[in-house]
Amino acid sequence: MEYNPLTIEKKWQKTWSDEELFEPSTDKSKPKKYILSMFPYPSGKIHMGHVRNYTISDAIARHYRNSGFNVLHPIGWDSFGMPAENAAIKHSLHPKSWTYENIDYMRAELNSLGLSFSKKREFATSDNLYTKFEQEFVIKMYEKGLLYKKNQIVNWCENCHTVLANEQVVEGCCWRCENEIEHKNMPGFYIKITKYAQELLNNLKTLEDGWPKQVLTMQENWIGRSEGLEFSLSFASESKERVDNKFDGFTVFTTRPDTIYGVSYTALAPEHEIVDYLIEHNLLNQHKIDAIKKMKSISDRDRATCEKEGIYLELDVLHPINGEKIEVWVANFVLIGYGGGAVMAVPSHDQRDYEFAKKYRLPLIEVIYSEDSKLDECAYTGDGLLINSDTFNGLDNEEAKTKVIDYFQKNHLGKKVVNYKLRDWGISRQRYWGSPLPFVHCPSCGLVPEKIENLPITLPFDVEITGEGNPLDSHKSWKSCSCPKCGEDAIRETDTMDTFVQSSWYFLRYCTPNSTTSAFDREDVKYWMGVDHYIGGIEHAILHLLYARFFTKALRDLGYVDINEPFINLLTQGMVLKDGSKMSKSKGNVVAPDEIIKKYGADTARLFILFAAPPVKELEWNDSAIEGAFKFIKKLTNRASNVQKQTSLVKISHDTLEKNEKLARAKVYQALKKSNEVYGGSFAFNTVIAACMEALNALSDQKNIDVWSEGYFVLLNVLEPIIPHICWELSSELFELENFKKIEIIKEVFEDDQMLLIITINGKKREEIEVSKELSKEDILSQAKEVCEKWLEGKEIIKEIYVDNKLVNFVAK
RNA sequence: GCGGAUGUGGUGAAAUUGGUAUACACGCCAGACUUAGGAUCUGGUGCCUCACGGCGUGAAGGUUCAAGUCCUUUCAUCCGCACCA
Repeated sequence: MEYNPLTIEKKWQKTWSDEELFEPSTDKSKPKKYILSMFPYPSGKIHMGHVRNYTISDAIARHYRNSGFNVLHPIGWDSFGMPAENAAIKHSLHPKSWTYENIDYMRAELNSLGLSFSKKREFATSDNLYTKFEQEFVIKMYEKGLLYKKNQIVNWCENCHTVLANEQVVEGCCWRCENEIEHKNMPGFYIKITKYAQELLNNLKTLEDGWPKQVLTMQENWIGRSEGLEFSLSFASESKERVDNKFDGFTVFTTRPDTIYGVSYTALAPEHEIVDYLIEHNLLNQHKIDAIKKMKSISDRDRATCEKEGIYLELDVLHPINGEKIEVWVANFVLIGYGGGAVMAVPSHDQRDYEFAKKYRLPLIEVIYSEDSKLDECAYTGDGLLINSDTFNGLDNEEAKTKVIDYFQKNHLGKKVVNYKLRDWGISRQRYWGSPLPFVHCPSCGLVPEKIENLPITLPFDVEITGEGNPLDSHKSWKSCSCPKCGEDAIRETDTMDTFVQSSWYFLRYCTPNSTTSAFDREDVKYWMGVDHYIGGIEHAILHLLYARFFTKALRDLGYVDINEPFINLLTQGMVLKDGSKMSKSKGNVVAPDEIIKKYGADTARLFILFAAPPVKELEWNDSAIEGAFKFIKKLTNRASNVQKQTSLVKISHDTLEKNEKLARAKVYQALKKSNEVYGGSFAFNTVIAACMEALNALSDQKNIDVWSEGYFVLLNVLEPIIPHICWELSSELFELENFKKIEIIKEVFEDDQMLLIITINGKKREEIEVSKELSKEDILSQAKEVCEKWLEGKEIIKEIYVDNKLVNFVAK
C-alpha cells in the first residue's frame, strides 16, 4: 500500500468528527478518566510546544478509550489577555474579533493533528456565559470576605500599563514583557489566598504520588512558611517624644528567639511608617532625609544586589527583657512586605546583620557558644549553647527557642507566630480585554457588588484602544450605572480581572459545559473530577497551579464542589528546542507545525515528538529524525501486505512455531506489556515506540502469516494512541477496527523450555549457554564449567553462584 | 546562599528486585538494486589493540560473587526561589 498521509488523515478526521466518536458518555456508572492539557491562549498559530502538549494528552486519552474507560478530553481557549489589546493597537482590529478569529484558525490547526477532543464541550473564557459564572464566584467570595479591596504598594508594569501579582514578577521584571516593574501605591481587589496558605502547604503531601517533586518543592518554597516569635519593641521615653508620641514602638518577627540577648540594633524598612513620619515632619537632618529617599527610589532587584546601607534614625527602643537601649536604624535590606517591615539584628549570629554591624561599627554580642564559631571572620549561624543570656544560659539553642517564646508569652511580651512569604493575590488589572470586576461605587453605599441576576457585566464593544489608560475608564455610558443597593447614580468598577482567575476553574466548567443556569453541575463534577492526568509546561509550576489549587478549595468552602485538589496527576512537559535554545521568532529557529504536517503528515509529527525524548525532558528538534519517523510509518504500511484480514485475534499454537516466529510473538506482546507500563505511570512513550519498532523488525524476520496477523492486530492497537490516522486506516482495512479494545497479554509467548544463561567469571562476562529449563542446578554448573574451561585453567573456583534464568558466576583465583 | 533535578557512544536515548551496559532511532561506513537517488533493502559501527585481550555509564572511594543501579565524598550543568529576619 502506498502511504499517503494527507488523504488518509483528512478522511479519518472527518469520520471522527462526523460520527462524534470522542464525545464522552453520559453514563456515570462507567469508570472514567479525565485527561486534560493546559488550554491554549489563542495567540494566532500553534507552535511545537502545543503539538507536544496535545499529542501527549491525546495519546493518553486514546489509550484509555481503547481500554474501555469513559474519557473526557476537552479543549478550550484562555482567551482574555493583553496580546489581543496589543494587536488591536497595532493592526486596528477589535480585541474580540482578533481573539475569535485566532480561535477559529487554531481550532483548525489542532484538528489537523488528529486530536481526539470532545468538541461539544469547547468554550472560550471570554464567552459571556463564562464571565457570568466567574463574576458570580467573585461576588460570593466578596460576601465571604475572601475578596476585598485595599490600597497597597503594588507591582506596576509601565509597558503593560497594569498591576501584576507577586507571582507574575520574575526577577523584578514583568513575566510577559520583561519590563522592569515599578512600585506604586494604589487601590485594588485582593483575593485572600493567604487564608489558605497552610492548607495549600499541607495538601502538597496528598499530591506526592502524582506530581513532580520539583513542582511540589517550588510551591512549598513559594508559600514559604516559617515559625518564630513576634514581639513589640517600645521606644525609650526621649524617642517617643521625638515622634510626638504618635508611636509606642514597632513589631518585629524573628525565627531566632534563642538569640534575643544578642540583639545589638534594630532596623526598619525604608518604607516603614515611622520612617515616613520622620521624613514628613523633618525630624532628621536634610542629609539623612535625602539618603533615605534615595534608598527608597532603588528598585527591589537592585537593592538585593547592592551593598548594605543604613542610617541611624536617632531613636532607641528598649530590650524587651533587660530594658537596655537599642539603636533604631533604617536599612535597605529590610523588606516592607515581610514580618512587619522591621527586624531585630543579631550580628553575631546572622551574616547579614554581621556585615551591616561591621560597616557601621555596631556592637557584637555573642550569645551562642560553639567551638566552630569564628566571630572575627563571620557570623556563627550554627547550633550551640547559650551564653550571655541571663537565666537562659547553658541551654541548647534549639531548646532555648521554645523557652524564650514561652517566656515572652507568659509575660505578655510577644507571641509565637507563623509567617508566610505568600501574599494575597491582587487580581485588579487596568486593562480592557478581561472579565470586569462586578462591583459598583456608590456615593452613599460605598463599594457594592452587582446583583447576581444582573450578571454578566459584559464589556462594551465600542471602545477606542490606544494603549494609554483603561478604555473602560474613559467609557462614560458604560461606567455610569445605578447602585444595586439604593438605586442612586453610581460608577461601575473599571478594573478587569487577572486572566489567571479564568484559568483557575475552567477544568470544572468542562464537566458541564453548556449549562446556562450554573457554572457546572455538582454531580458532573463529582463524577469527572479530579483531573486524572494534567499535562502542561513547567512554567506554570507556581502561577496557574497554585491559583487553581486555591480556587478549588475556595469553591469548596463556598459550597460549589466537594473536592480538595483539582489535579491528581501532573505531567510537566519539557520545552521544544532547536539548536539548543527555545524556539522563538526573534531567534529565527522556529519550525512551524503546519509545514511539518503538510510535508509528512500529522502521524509523523506525533511519532517524532513522542519518540525523540521522554515527555518531561527537553526535546531537541531534529530534521533527520523526523525522516526516520516517517520511514517507520511507511514500513508499517508496506508490510501490512503480509497480514491476513481478521475480525478477532488469531489463535496460534505457540509450541509448533519456529524459533524466530516465537521471538516475533514475544516482541509483539512485549510491546503490549510496555504500553501498559507506560500509560500506567512512566509515560515514556519513546520506550513503547522502540518496542513496537523491535516487534516490527522481529515480524519481518519470519514468514508465518498468522504471526504477522496477530502481530499487526496487537501493534496497531498499541500504536493507535500515537499515530492514530494510519492505524485506523490499516485497522479498518485488516481488522474492521475490532482491535481497538483491550487486548490481554498471552503469557505463554514469554515462556520457553530453553533459557539463555550468561556465564561470568569474577563478574566479567565470558560465555553464554542455552540450556533446558528442566536441567538441575548441578548439571548447569558442570556444563558452564566445561564451556569455560579455557578461562578456569589453573584457577581454583572458590564460589559458584547460580541465578535462575539469568546467569552463572564463578569466583576463581 | 537555600531548594530541586540531571550527568551513559558522534547524536536523541534504553536498561524489573543490583545480574549480558549502550535496546530503539539518528548519523556515519560498506554493499545490493537502479538511468538516477535525498527512494528501498542488507551488513557494520563504544574506546584502545594487528590480534589475544584490556578499558569503559562525570570523578574518587566503599558495600557485594556481581554496581549505570545501593552508600559516602566530590565535580559539572540546568531549573526554581532568593537580603523572607
